[in-house]
Amino acid sequence: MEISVGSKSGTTEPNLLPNVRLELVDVCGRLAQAANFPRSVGEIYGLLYLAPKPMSAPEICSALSISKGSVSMGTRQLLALGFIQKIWLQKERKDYFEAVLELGSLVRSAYDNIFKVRAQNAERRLEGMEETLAEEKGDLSPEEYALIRERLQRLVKLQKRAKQFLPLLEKLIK
Amino acid sequence: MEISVGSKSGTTEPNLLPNVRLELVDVCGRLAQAANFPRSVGEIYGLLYLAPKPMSAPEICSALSISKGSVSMGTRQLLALGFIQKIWLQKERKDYFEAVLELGSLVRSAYDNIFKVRAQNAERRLEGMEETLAEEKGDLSPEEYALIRERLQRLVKLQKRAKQFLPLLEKLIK
DNA sequence: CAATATGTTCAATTTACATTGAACATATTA
DNA sequence: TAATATGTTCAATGTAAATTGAACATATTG
Repeated sequence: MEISVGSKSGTTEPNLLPNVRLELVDVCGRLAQAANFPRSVGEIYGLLYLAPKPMSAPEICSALSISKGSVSMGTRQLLALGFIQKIWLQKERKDYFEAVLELGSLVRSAYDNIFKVRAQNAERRLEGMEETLAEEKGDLSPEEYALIRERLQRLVKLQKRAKQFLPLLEKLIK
Repeated sequence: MEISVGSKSGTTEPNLLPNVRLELVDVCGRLAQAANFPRSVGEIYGLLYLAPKPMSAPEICSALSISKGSVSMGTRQLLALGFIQKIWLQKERKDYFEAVLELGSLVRSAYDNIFKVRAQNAERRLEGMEETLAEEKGDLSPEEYALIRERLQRLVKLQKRAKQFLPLLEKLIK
C-alpha cells in the first residue's frame, strides 16, 4: 500500500530482519509492557540485542516501523537505564546505538532506578499516613483509632522487612 | 451536581471515610497499577485493609464510588489471589469481604501466580527462538548466525540463573 | 411462587497512555 | 553562512484496557 522511498539507494528496506530477531523484538516488547514501559522501548532493546553492529536512529526507525519520535524517546529511556550505549562510529554524523550485553549490570541498574525509588516512595507515604492518623485522632472512636494504628504498624513492619531485604537481594543479583 | 439517593435511610453517604483510609485507598490503587492490576482492585484492598468490620459489595461500591461491576470483578481477582476473604456474617443475604492481613502470605501467593508464570513463559519463548534460529541457519551468514547463537545463549544462561534463583528468593520471602 | 435485593456479565463508553508527525533545534560539511 | 540531515519536543491522534451500567442470573424471605 504505502510505498516509501528509501533515503540512499531508493530501496524500501521493510523488515529485512531474520525471524529470530523479530521474535526477540516481540518478546522484549512484551516484557517491557509487563514492566510498565512502552512496548517500543522493549522492542528497540530487542532489536539492538541481536544486531551485528551498532544501529542509527533512522535504521531503528525503519527496522521497527516506528516513528522518529518514539525512537528518540525510547533510546533516551534505555540510555538512562543503562540498557544501551551511544557509539560514535568513525566520523559519522549520526549517533549509533548498541545494546549492553551484560545483563547482570542491566538488572542492577534497573533495580536501582525503579525498585529502590518505589520503596522510598512507599516509605514516605506510610509516614504521611501516620501523621494523618495523628491529626484525625479526635474524629475517630478509640476503637477505630486503635485498629487503624495497629494495621498501619503492620505495614511499617513489612516496609522495614522489605528494606532490610533489598541489600540482600542486591548482593544476590551482582 | 449528581444527587444520588441512598438505599436505606435516604442519606447519600459520600466518603464518610477518615482521611487515613482514603490515603491508603489511593496508595493501594497506585501500587496495583504499578503491578499491572486495575487501580480499582488495589483500592478495594486498601479500603478493606483498614475497615473495622467486613464490608459488603454495595458498601464497597458507595465508599469508593465505583460500579457494582467493578466491585464484582475486583473482589473476584482479590479472592483468587488470596488478598481478601469472603465472610458470611450471621444470616445476612449479602457476601461480606475482609482483607487478609498476613501480608507475607499475600506476597507469596502473588509471587506464585505472577512471577513464576512469567519465568516459565520466558523459558518457552527462548526455546522457540533457538528453534527458529536453527531453521534459519541457511539464510544467515555464518558470522550473523554465530553472533545470534552466542547472544541467545547468554539469555539462556541468564534464564537458568534466574531459575535457580527463584527458590532461594522464595525461602527468603517466607 | 412472587417480591426483592444481591451478584455477574458484557457491550458500550471512558480514560490513560503510547505513538505519531510536523515544527523546531542542533550539528556537520562545504 | 547556507545547505542538509539528524535529533527533540509536544499537541493531536490512536489504541488498549478499565470502568460503567443495564440486562440478566441467582439467592433469600414471606
